[in-house]
Amino acid sequence: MELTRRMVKYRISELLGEAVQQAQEKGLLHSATTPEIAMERPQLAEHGDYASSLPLKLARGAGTPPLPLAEAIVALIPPAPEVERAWAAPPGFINFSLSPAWLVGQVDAIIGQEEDFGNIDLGGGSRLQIEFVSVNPTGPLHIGHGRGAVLGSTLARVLGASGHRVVTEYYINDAGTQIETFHRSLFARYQQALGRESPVPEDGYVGDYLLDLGRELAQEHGDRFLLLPQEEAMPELGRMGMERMLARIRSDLELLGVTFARWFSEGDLYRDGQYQKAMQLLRQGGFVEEREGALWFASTALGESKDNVLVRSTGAPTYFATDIAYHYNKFVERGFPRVINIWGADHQGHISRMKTAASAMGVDSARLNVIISQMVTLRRGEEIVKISKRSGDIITLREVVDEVGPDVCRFFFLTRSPDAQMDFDLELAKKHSDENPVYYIQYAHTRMCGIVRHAAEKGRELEGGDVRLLSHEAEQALIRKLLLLPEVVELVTVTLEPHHLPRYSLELAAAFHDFYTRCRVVSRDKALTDARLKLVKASQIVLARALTLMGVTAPERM
RNA sequence: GCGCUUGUAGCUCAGCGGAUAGAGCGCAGCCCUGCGGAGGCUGAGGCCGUGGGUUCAAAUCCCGCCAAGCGCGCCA
Repeated sequence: MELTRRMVKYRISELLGEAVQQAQEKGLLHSATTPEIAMERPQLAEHGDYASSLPLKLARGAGTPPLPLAEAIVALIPPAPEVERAWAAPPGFINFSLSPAWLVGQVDAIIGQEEDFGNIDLGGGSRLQIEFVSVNPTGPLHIGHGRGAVLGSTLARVLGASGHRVVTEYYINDAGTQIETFHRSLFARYQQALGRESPVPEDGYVGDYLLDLGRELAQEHGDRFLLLPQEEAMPELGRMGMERMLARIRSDLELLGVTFARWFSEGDLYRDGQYQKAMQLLRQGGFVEEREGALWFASTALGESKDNVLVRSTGAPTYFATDIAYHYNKFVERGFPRVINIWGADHQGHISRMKTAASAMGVDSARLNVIISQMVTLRRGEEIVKISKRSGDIITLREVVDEVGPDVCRFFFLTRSPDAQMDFDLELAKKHSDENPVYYIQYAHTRMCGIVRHAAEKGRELEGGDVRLLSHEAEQALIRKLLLLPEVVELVTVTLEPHHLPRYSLELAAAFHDFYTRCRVVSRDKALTDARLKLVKASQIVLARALTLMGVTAPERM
């Protein structure tokens, strides 16, 4: 089992490594010039399944032209059951093709592994925290937040598949000035609902959702809060309002298939004294300076372009200071060896100073990965829809999800790489929703299930098929695609870019549709039927896994 | 002004050092007396923003320029 879980890619590069070592022993290559042996996937089928350009890189140092060098190395490659043939190709590539017998055997291996297929062990069971969304609970989520949410939840699933113990977390900013602004705005709306003249503050939140929330609270609690002193009433009402905002955020996210292992409250940083400990740590390192009545993080000394305020002259800590405390909590208190944050594009300037702060606390900044999820501009055809929380005309994430559905929404976000800005055209999303690639992929899955159902009706079972009968070109091409899932999991883990997953799913679906049109599964040939049913089953396992990793449903019927 | 990100087919986007640059949509055709046609096949369509450089090899790396987005608060 362990052997089949190892990617062929590494098996082949191992074989090549052995050949290179032999070449060195025979004096064909200098031992000093041993490079890393990377395998590539050639674009053209005639170049095999895997290829290496090693001879091209070694030629100069070896004093031999690349092609003869490639030929010499090929001659030293030990035979292996996985490899059908290894050959040199101009200008100096070494190509490998997989053995059909071995390939076909993988169908049984996949069925044996079931939904464990695709799992790899890059993480070695190490703990990893991934924090995302973390929107202030002062308003509903919009489309841009949805992108971060989908990105984070998919990454969490993939990192879990690659052998990490992943903890997903939402950081709740429930202290600070924006929260006060929220309190004041809500209190005004509450008063208005009770017929009082009370304008929303200049810098307040004017969205309709607060109007509704104010009305809701007024209905439930009457004028109770008007009878209290305002400095008592406002925070209490505010707290209730915020709880409702959070509940709403939570349910919006659930609608998109996004859940969190932990909701971490900013307030806990103060209650547990972690804020103080973090600041103490910075002070000990000599990174804190008092100037103009405020406390500054002296980051210029650490290569930053400017210093940043930690504690205002009013005595109130800045967002930056609490974020430092939060990261102190992640790295020092909870001891996560690695932390991933997904931030919106507007936080991009915050990355380098946060990393600097981590180093100042003695945490290797390489342990902190920050992914920026770029802007999403929402539009209806030509019209650009503003998504500012303060202006009234927000289209919420929930509205978008209701309109296009969670699967389309997730897939749409996942197809783009995180650092590319994107347009979300509602009109287009709706218009093309039934020609959407998601449906193409899901349809492939229902086809697989349909065939298995059909076979069952005819009394055929999945037992006992002989995979050696799978000799058709389309069958082997499909198996090749199936075997790529672990490589994709690896790629997403290394790059932290989930967009390779939808690409792969699309290719897999295409390979299956092609197989379907060219190879009749359920036929009078019972032996072939059984063998092909196995391939269908293996395909279904792999495609379902790919869809699950993306958080997209794998329907049996559509 | 400085920093980060982006510029690839009509549109939305992959590819980010390797052998003839890809997909979906759109467009022009073709394919069912069998497992769901939400499918398959064929075709048209690209000086990979631009000018230099590095390399055996550049859409991919480096530098300049042009264009777009986002940052550069004792906001978060």
